[in-house]
Amino acid sequence: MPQTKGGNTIDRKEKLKAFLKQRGFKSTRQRDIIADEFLKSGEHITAEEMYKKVSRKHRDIGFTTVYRTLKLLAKSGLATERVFADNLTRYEPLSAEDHHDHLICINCGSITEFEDLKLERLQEKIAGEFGFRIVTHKMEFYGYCNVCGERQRKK
Amino acid sequence: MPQTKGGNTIDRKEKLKAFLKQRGFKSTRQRDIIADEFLKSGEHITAEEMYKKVSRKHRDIGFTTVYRTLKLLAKSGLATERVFADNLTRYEPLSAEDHHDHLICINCGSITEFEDLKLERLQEKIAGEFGFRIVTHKMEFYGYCNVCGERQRKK
DNA sequence: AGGAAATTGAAATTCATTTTCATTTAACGT
DNA sequence: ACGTTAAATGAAAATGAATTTCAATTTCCT
Repeated sequence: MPQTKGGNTIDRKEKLKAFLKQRGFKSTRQRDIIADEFLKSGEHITAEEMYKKVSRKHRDIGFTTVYRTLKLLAKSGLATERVFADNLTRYEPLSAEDHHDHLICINCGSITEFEDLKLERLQEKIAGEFGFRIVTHKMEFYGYCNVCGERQRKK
Repeated sequence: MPQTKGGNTIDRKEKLKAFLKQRGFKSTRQRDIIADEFLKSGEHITAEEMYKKVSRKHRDIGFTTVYRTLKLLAKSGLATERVFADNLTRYEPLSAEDHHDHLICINCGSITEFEDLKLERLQEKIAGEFGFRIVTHKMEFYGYCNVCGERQRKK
């Protein structure tokens, strides 16, 4: 049973339901299915990819609904929206505590996450020097992952 | 006389001409005008903004040419293309040595540059731990600048 | 000057994202 | 359960920045 960082899928689905109820929104079959697939699958997935995945089993669920549900998950705090250099919007399951950055391979497209406390502190320090208060940040490294770097050297 | 980091405007225009010639491209009136305006003006400007600025004095220069010239400047190494959270492509004059990051105010939209050697080293170190070789990186802080932060506290 | 090749600019196209709108569905009170 | 109301759905249309097309123009080289 894969235990994700932000609590298990059931916990998270409860969180979604609570969010919906609180805002007077409705809990629907489609949202359930999409949230489920997303929470258990999903690293850095686009709306298009998510739609393909969902619509395989559920032909009646349209792209728009998938798209809107991912936005909803982001608003409810269960997902983060990210845009990397390819300019596609991707979503990934999110837990409140965890805020990581990304290593993106420009050869194979793999996305690796990392977290570094020293980095966080240094960022705060730098911002502080400018009297700047950070709300969010974006930090991505683009280059060759360990696999593609090796391969490149051999050529 | 404003002296920019990457050499003066004339130097840079020579660099552009050399680039064009080397590639068998042509030096045109439009490219001259656009490069000129861009190099002396330009922090983080969009193609649209650049077009407005240029077309005020030169009604005959079209958006497409401005757009293409900015891309050309990027390819020739005189400009960097950047996309911030608003998803607009911006261009800024670039010198080879200087690679800085950005503080972006989510209230007033101001963009401040900074450079930090410690940060660079830490980035390399982190990437190294993953066997990752950085080619480029993207690092942006979003939050409140010193002006907007103050104002917010007063409210 | 002459001719090949690149450039220009208006308009059209692309493509992800977002909105519209008629229909369906969930939630709530009776 | 039933009706009402507001939200959700999904297909299609709209949006908007980025990019491409193409005929006309300009540059570069000999």
